[in-house]
Amino acid sequence: MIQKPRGTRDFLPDEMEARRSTEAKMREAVRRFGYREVCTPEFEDLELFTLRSGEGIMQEMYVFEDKGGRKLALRPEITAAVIRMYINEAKVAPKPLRWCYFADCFRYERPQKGRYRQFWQFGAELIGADTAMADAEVIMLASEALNATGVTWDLKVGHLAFMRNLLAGLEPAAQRRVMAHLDKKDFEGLAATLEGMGKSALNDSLTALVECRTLKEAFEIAGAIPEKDRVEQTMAILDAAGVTYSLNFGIARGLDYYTGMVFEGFAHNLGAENQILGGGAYRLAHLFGGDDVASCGFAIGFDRVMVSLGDAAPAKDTIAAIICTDEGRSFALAVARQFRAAGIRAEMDLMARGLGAQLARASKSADFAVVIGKREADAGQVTVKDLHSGEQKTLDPAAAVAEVKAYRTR
RNA sequence: GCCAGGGUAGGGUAGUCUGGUUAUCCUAAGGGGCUGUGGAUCCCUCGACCCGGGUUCAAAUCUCGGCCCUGGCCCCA
Repeated sequence: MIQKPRGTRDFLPDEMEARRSTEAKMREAVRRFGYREVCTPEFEDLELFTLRSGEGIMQEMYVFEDKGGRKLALRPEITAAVIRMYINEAKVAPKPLRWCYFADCFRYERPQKGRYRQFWQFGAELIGADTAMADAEVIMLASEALNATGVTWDLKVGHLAFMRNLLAGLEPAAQRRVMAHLDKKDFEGLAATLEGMGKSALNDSLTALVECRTLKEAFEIAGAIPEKDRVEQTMAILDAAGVTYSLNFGIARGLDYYTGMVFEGFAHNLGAENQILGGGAYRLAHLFGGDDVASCGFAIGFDRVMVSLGDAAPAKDTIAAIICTDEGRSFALAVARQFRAAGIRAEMDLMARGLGAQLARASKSADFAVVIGKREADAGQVTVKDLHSGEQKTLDPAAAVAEVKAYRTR
């Protein structure tokens, strides 16, 4: 038997309904902010991702060569592709651009809870706005999208300027190493690394910065940073918008291209892979040959949200089983068409079963049985049976449709 | 890449320690009895020891390797 590839999943109808339902909630949340969906190719030029993230990314990507000898990769994330698309297709569009996406990504990693080799991200990118309001809108948007799903989670917001200000005296490579320790809260490694650089003096202030939870403290620790007004404005807007968050200036996001505000979200009930949101302000377009446009965006780990939400069953369709004898079939087909035209899920027997067997079958899966035998067909009526209560009555087809339709709303 | 625990019909399981009958039970699925009112019952059917090597008269069982799953580490754009 052929197995599915490692780290991939099959989704049966129940699970797909739950996923689509959650997806719809997030889509609706960002739609209300004016974000419109875009779609980029499943695979891209390999360079798009190595330019952004360095050669190290190669180990974690699905890389292949096509028949023309082109080096391609399955997308490991969406942001780089969206910015590429912006440069290619929308450079002169009026700013700001508000875009969102829901797409699958591929990473060659060891699968575990909440981590798969094919996974879905729901995200948004705000391109061409470089203000506190822009930063705050993206955080609001991410917050609304996640809250709409019903998941319980924590939002942490930070800004790279504080850490960068403290580290201003270090080489870029050294900065990166220090920030990696901080992002992981690895204080022992941090102390050792700083000592190796002869910068142990920084240890206390960096540790204090990571631990501090108020803007006032952070400014005291990090000193005068040029972005002070912008940071204060951003947080004031979040407060005014009623966003629940905590400050965390240890967020480094592990990436060089983030330029300022950064944020992360963590689900309450997940294990090691509990980060369900990541985002921030960045500049990426210049890497791909475009203008140096300011952008801000986020990505939500959709699969982790689904794991966090658990197995709660989505609202089921009302199902009408159209049950008929041979004599009633022609009329039954017409009736089924009426039910479907009214938006009701109507299913007919395909197994050549008798009336009793069809009813037995319907009782397991349907809410109503619409029985059409010779008597009903001759009279132009149907017998509607509520399979939950057992009550039944004979009605005109239109009345039967109304009866079943009313069931949905009660 | 590393560590731990796993893998028996579609799903859930017993059996593995201590090798030995036709691999247990529940459920689901298909058919039959019935043929205009169901979930019952009865009968029948379908369907599994992850893959490969080794040990043995004999392997689901012991052993080695691989694959895959679950969780943790690492990493996480």
